Amino acid sequence: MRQVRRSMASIRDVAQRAGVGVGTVSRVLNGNGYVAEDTRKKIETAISELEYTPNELARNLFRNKTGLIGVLVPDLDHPFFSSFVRETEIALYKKGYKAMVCNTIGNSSREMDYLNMLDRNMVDGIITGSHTLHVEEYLKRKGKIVSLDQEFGPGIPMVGSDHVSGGKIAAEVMLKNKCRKVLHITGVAPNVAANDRHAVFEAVLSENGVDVVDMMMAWNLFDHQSYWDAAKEAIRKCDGIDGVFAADEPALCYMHLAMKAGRRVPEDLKVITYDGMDITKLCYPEVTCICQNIKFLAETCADTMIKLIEGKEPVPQKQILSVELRQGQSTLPVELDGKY
Amino acid sequence: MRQVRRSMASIRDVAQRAGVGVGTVSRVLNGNGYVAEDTRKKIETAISELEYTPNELARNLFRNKTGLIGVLVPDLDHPFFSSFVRETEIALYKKGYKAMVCNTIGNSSREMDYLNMLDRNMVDGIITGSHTLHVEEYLKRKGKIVSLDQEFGPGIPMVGSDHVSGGKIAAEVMLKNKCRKVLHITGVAPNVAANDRHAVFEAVLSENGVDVVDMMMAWNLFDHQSYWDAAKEAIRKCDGIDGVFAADEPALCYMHLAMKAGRRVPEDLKVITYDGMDITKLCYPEVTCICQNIKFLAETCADTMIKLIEGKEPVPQKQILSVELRQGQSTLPVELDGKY
DNA sequence: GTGAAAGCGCTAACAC
DNA sequence: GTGTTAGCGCTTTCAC
Repeated sequence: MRQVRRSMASIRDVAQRAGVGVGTVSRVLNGNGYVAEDTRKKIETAISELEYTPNELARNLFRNKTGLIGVLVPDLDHPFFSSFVRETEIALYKKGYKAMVCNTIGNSSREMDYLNMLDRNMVDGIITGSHTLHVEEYLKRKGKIVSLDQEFGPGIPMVGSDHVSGGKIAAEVMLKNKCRKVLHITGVAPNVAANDRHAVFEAVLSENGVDVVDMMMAWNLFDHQSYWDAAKEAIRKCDGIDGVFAADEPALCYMHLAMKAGRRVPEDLKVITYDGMDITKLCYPEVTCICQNIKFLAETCADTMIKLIEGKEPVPQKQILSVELRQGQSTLPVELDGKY
Repeated sequence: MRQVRRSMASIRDVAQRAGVGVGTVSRVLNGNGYVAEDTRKKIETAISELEYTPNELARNLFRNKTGLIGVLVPDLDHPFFSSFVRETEIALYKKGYKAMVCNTIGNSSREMDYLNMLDRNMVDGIITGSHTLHVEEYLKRKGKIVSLDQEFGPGIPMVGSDHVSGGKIAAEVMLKNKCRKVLHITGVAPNVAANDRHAVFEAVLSENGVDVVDMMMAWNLFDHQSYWDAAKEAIRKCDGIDGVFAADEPALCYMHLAMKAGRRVPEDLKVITYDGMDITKLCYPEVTCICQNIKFLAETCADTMIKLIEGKEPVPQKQILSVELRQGQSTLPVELDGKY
């Protein structure tokens, strides 16, 4: 029995043991070119005897490619983003790529650091759902970048949801539910297209004589206290609210506090949330929400990235996916007719 | 203006432009050895003129190290694991490592594929919170592996929570809440130490004359229907339940359905969940739970991995972190005395 | 069919 | 102090 196994077997060891040249070993490894049947056998034996596994690092260097995609999100503690990363990893995996994940947590030096991996050839591309850095920082990169829900400008394809429809649908549901004074919690994240829903939502309601109370919310990434703070402040400051529209978490905080204060949902208060993550189904009553198709968003981002890398097909600059209303018990059932 | 920029500048280009040797460039890059001030200046100028960035792949090959740690979890759609990955990424980042994430989603070929990255030198180590493969598959690897909440055997350090205490505390709360017939939903995941809570929980309650109804639940990773199915079945099959103990999601499903059926929490039904993710605070009423210290678990896993890699300090085979009771409004407030 | 050799971009040892 | 050189482990011409 051998005493010490010198680190790990290399292709040279295999070649030596099989009594062939490294080139031949490489050929059987990659299934390229011709190699005689019994030469192949010998090599395969040597490979299994040595428990040889090719060193991916060396391959990477040669190919100048790692098969790794960086996925930047503000925070995995946010269900939307953890779900996005999940689906992205799955979609990338199908195409033979792996996902390197980064919580940017509002920290631009982290973001920069991950972005730099592009230049250093550590990742073949970056899918970003977060940016606190200057747009130029992204635009000046030579690497492949795909953006989720944020417009960077030409050269960086973006994939997003149709938030304008989202805002419109939410407003329509509020109207059909005869709400008169609606709380609208905004400011979930900077720079994202998701914010587009806000203006339409307010416009449609205002046009129809509904009072909209606007509430800006800080987005603290380390705990979710800001959700509670916003909800508390809203409860304290305004009465007569008969409808709320906000992202999942702040909306649920508000609903929680309102119920605690004895208000009934949906009788006294209608609630519509944006995103519709799992949490909106577990709560009682189940909440009505505007849902983004996260799986499809992720797949589209992944596919777009692959196209960018392969460079065969051209990729669209902008891909907008539709959103969907899921009615729960926090509003009365309505039929949409897109009237508003 | 140049027409075509030949791929990317290499260290040789920098050396040439600065009129020095590559070794010297490498020295200023890494801050090793002596280099005269004006040589350094020239090199730095060349670097910035060429917008040179070192190719990490080449470095990796030389060092035989990528600075990447694979993190395997069953599914990022589970809040416990998305939170774990979040904290792990943050902890690893602090030590100069990045996280490659993998949803194993019960698919052993995926798991194997990621595990193989160890042998192929694509990752420096693997932290795993998931295994469907045979234990031997892990034990036979030469690479660094740290396990979350699962015992593989000697050589693979594990980090977990004190689930026995967790089960005990939950039982004590049930007793102090005077529950007489408790529903216990089990079977959240295979192979994990977390299951240790089940036996103690039942033992303590039985010893004290409390009826425990056991309910095994399937764990389907692609949707969360199994939670609802289990909850529905429990509602249908047994009445007189005045307490529930289960993981966050199934417990909340049950609570949701019970409330829908007109039962009041905590008056008619006490609920205690295991894990205590955000969702348990957003629901109304806020739920009482046994919380694992995910951040600490993640940091411990990351630190253990780093120690393994650096090979200086020995690492403990088993590290068990304590759990904590967080009382919400789904049970009556109690004081623990560890009497049971 | 197969071996030898060059080279991917970098680091480190070794001369000068 | 600095240039030269020999690898890291692999792939891929290019002869034979």
